[in-house]
Amino acid sequence: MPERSRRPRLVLVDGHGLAYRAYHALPPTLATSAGEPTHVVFGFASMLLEVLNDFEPDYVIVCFDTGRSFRQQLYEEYKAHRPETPDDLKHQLERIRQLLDALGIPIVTREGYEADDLIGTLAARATANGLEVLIVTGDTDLLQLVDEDVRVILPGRQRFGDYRVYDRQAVIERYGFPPERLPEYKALVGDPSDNIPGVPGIGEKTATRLIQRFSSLEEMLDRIDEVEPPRLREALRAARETVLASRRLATIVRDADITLDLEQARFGDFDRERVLQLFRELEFRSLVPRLPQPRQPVRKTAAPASQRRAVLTDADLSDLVRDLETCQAFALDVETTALHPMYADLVGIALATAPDRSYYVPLGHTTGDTQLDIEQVLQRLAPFLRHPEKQRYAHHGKYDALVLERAGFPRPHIDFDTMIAAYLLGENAVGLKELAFTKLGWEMEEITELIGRGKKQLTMDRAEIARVTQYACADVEATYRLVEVLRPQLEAHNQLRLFTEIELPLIDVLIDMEKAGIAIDVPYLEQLSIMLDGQLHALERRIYELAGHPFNINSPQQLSTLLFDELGLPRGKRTKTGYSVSQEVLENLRDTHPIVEAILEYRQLLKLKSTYVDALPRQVHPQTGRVHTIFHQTVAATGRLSSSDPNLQNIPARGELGLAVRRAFIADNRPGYRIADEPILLLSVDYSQIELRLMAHFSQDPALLRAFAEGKDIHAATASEVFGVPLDAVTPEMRRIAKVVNFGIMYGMQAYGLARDTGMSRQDAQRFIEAYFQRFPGVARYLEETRRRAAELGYVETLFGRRRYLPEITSSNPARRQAAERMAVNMPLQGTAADIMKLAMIAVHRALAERGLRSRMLLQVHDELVLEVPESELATTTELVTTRMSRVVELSVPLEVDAKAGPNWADLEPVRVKLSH
DNA sequence: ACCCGGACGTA
DNA sequence: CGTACGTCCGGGTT
Repeated sequence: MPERSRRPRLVLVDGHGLAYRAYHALPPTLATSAGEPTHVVFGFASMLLEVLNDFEPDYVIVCFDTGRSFRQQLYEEYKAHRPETPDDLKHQLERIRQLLDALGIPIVTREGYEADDLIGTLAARATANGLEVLIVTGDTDLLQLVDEDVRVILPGRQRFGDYRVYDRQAVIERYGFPPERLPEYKALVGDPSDNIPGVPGIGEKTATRLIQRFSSLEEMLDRIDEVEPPRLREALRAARETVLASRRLATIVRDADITLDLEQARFGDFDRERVLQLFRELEFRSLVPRLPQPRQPVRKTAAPASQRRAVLTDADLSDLVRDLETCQAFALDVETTALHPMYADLVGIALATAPDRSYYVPLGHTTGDTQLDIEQVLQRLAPFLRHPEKQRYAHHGKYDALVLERAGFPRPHIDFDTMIAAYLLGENAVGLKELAFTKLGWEMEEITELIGRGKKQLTMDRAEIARVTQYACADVEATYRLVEVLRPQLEAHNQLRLFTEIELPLIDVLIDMEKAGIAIDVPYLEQLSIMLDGQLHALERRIYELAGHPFNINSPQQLSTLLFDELGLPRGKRTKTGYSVSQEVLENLRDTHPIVEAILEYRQLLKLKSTYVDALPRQVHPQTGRVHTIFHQTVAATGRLSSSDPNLQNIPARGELGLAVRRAFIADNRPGYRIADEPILLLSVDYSQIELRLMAHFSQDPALLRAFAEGKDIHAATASEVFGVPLDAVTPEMRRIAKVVNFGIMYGMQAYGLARDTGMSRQDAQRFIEAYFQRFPGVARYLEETRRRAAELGYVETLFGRRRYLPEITSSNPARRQAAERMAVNMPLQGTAADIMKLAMIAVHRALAERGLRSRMLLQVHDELVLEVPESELATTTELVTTRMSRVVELSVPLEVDAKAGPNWADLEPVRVKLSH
């Protein structure tokens, strides 16, 4: 659309104002992987880029404050109580200056003036020269500058990146009076942050009323007898001089001693590469597409001058094979039709035999070009996929390997996975495109540029081969290069063993588990669904009856209106959007109205039904007849696995109904599906108290070590210690409390939480925790030492060197610092348990294969392994799994495991095995 | 068609 | 105001 001719436009940015606002408005969670805080720079940059894009200014200037301004000379107390700029903000202000420099935007400061005054002056000069002015700030004081030619842009209240533009009308709507009267308003109300006193008894409402009533402050003071109510008159009279002085302080200067240099302020051809370099250092990949387009279009490219070929003929294929024969390492990647590897069809294979030499082998494109026969490709490529003298690189190789295997290829062995490497290094974003940007400086084509998005998104097989070749080749080239960058970083972090002895070998184990899937009893779940339907309908009718009318029980909003407005029940906690109707709140309202009980039951039932009973049957794979979860290796901050599509790590385990759902997971005895021609059982083996045992090991606390060495019931033993009674005098109630404490300690729980969970008073809870630490002084020391180390290093680590970075561990905000401390205390325990389980899985996998057993692992639920086992192998497999699990590492305490077996996941009986310790 | 908060399932 | 996850739903926005 052709741009209508318009007046030249100047954007003036209040540098400090915007940065301060970002500092306070944004959660200080954003940091680079190295721990450099960046949330202020990010907020500043995203707002600036947004404005540059939306308003396409011809000129841009940023103003900053200098030390003291004339206001301090006028009034000693001005901004007197403002604390020193915190260090993390100072550092980010420097980063902002670097950004502005790279963008070619001049910074204006002047001794004796605040940024406000410089902006006021520049705005006045600019409008006098016929320019249109936009002021970007985080400070509402600037709104007084709004007039016919000047608008002010403030960050949104909800999202910082959004903004609101104030013209004259918008100011009047917000305040009830025009912009030029804002200094009077501020003089009346006062401003604690500037230490401007204001008039006692005058708040926002009264000030607005007075300003509307009188045309100026002078008039107000002249006709002070008309001020209502009378008691205000006295206050106003007494504050007369202060108010007039305050107005002077609050009025922005428009004739400071500076000139407007428009030539210097012209915005346009900045050094894009410098900005990108800075964004890379700050890990701001999401801002890259929002950089204003320079005059000449940028070529989105990966490696400079690389050779990329589509493999379409026998001759092409022979060239590729020749290359594969001579190279020592190659990167591989597959293009497919879906994100779930069990549902993805192979569309093509990309291979890079060198960082600047890549091939794309199309196999399943529906578009016109010739494609080679898959059988032929398979024959020629197969020898390289597991070749012991070749190194195979991939980004998320688990996915590629499973897709290739399902397509008939030998499963490739992955020798380096860039996604896992980046995860171990603590990168915030482990996607290939993100890494290519932050580690290599490559701007890569997004998948949506190739196949579009939303409703009109193509599947990969419908995209043009030539374009997919460019896209896929860029990916493998990036992968190849990333290996060269990431490997030395893993070495520098001492994480090469963690990588090659735990994470990489685990890939094959997880592929086997994902591929195996687990059987569920679909007819049983369908029956259960019908039964729950009846119960839900009955509950629904009862709830509507008690409410007096139908409403949406699932809507927290509607429920809140009903409970608190219509039924008048006592309100509890607040949420951002209203009053909480959480389980916790409702539990407390149980006795006030019968509807509460019914709602709680309804919620639980619906959740179970929709998430499990109804959803699971839909996820049975049409070919295998089982459900296949995806195990994610690079998601959890502690090193645990996670599971999705469906999540099989949160199948209900408690309550009658929970167990009913769990009962649907069955040992697969269907003919044609069973793994052996005999009855099949599920075997579940889990670690007993592994995290508490690790606590004993790490802390070397004598009492805790002794309790585990003697094989005691740990919660009862804890109760006996802390309550000071013999073991056989511990009551169930004492044990229950000790159990809450044992878990709470590992999560950094405080008295408040203990009191809430046990029902004891805050004081009792406090005393109890103190007693605990007195009885287990090693634990107290260990927790303290962990926090100290975390603060010193900026990260914590597991027994095997897995790290978690905690940039907020030194935050000056106590709540945020304490949150980081709780993570610091928990991660080494949870993470080491995860490491141990992963090692055990690798050992079990290997042992089952070596012994030629048909038993196989199906699920991992953090401290539990679920296997399917032919009945005749039960004793052998149980013995094998339990010994591998308990002996995978040598700790100061024994690692005990429990084994149970049965026809389904709910009805399991202990399996007795002889364990030779 | 997407994103978010609130709620709730697991270890 | 104890840790770590994923999924459902409603309700807001594109």
